[in-house]
Amino acid sequence: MEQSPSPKLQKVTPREYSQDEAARPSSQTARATLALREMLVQGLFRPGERIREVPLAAKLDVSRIPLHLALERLVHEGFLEMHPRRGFIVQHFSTVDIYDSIELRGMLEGAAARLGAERLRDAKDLAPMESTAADMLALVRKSKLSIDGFRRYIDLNAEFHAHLIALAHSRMLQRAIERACTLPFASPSAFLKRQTISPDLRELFLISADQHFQIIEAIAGREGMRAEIITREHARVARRNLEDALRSREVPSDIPGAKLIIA
Amino acid sequence: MEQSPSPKLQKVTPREYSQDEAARPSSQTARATLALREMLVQGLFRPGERIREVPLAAKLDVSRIPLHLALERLVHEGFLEMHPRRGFIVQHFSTVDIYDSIELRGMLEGAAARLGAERLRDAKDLAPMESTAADMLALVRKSKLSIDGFRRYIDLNAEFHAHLIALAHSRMLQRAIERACTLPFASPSAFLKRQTISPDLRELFLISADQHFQIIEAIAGREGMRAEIITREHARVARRNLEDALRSREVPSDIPGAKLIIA
DNA sequence: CGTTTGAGAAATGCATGCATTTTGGAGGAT
DNA sequence: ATCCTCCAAAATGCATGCATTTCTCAAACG
Repeated sequence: MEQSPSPKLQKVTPREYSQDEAARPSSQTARATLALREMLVQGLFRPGERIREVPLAAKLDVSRIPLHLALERLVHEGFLEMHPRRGFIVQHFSTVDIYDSIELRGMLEGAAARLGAERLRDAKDLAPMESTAADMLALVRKSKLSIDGFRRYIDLNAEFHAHLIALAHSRMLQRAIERACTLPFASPSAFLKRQTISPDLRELFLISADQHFQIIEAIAGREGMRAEIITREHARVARRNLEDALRSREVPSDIPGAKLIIA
Repeated sequence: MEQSPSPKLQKVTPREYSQDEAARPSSQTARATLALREMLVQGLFRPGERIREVPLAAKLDVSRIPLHLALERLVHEGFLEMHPRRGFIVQHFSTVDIYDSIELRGMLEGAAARLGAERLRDAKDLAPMESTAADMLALVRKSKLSIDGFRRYIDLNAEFHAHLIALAHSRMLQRAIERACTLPFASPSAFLKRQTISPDLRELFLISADQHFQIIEAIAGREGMRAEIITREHARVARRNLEDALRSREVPSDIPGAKLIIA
């Protein structure tokens, strides 16, 4: 049955997604959050722009309460800024901010790698990570990556990083890393969806895949410092990737959140 | 004028606070957030307990909307966990979690110190930090700290750390540090309010005050690595402080959020 | 011509009530 | 005694409407 005050039917349109729990919007708030995040990444809001809730609620076809909840969540993700009685402002980012975000992620994941080496109990705990790394290397060694191959690469990459973080056995560090990766250009999967696959980019993929194995080897050998250093350097691949994209003046659609970047 | 649906008058009771913007609750949501955070730190909720919104809203004398907003904020601060259609659960923490939190803050503040050394433009930017450090040292060298002296020490300590973070000139790192310090036992001011001031504790205060000067000196000399290492070690003072408190089986009221600690 | 003021318009904060979902336990079956 | 079934009670999600605050801009003032 429909809620009596609701004028519209079947607002929640369940879509077929892979397995992401958040991807299947079970509530108006989740729907609004997903839609808004996508709009922000796509650059449909100008940095510094004030968001008016009533028209936006009408546009997204949700009420103001779930919209407000979604906006607050996006504040915590770093997309927006909240001013107590003045509404929400779209954040802007500089290239330095992006570089710092990547460096920050490198630091945190590096710490996770070191902790992983220090706290490793059984060498067999590395098996799934090694399997993932092997799959990635095989994928990269193939001639040309198809669209599906690209998607699979991104999934495997996320999987590898999730394994790495889990090895640290630290809830607090895991939380910090998740928080640091909420912005689209800070995540390990950022700058991976570039369509222009230059030879340089292909080299970067190979280097990245090799680093995965070096990280595993260092953790297996309890070489905490080595694991940390390689992992930090591993994050730098994202930076080189971005620099390459900026140098070749790529279309902004290939750079996540490009429209939010100022100067 | 009062809102017509509201049955009670003058809900917002403005109190005299120092200067904290959030300390002067300008909205029901802010009021609820402050009250709930205090209740959580005081241990009025059991870890793992489910929070029912309706009775709690009645108890806090706010409506369910601002209460729900406050609960979501406390989720982001790390006090609570949200389950989509099942409400909020009070988080629990282990001593390892606390140690990891302190270590994490040390890492991030250490990075801020290194960046501060790398990005320092004018040596005069260190002047306010040096002044704060001098005030703290003078305070610690005095015979016995009064209650007001204690409060002042805590304020100065927060000031020093704020200066340090600002020197990094990194919005992203600043955000990460703020997020990492939201839990009461992770902040630089944690474990400072202990009433039992043992000789060991006094030594820790002196060591801490000295470290402040070493950090400043390292940044002034552009010794990024040294600044980072000392700052990491500086965070360890909080750990030693906590270990001392646990060893002497102090009353839980002196340990922030002690009631949320399990095992 | 730039600044201030004030009134109307619009936006946010939130109190309330209804629909849906979850929960907890009584009753029955195994 | 344990497990399943099902129903009532309670809890969450949110749509709506009102009060207060903020914003806008035009007219008056300096």
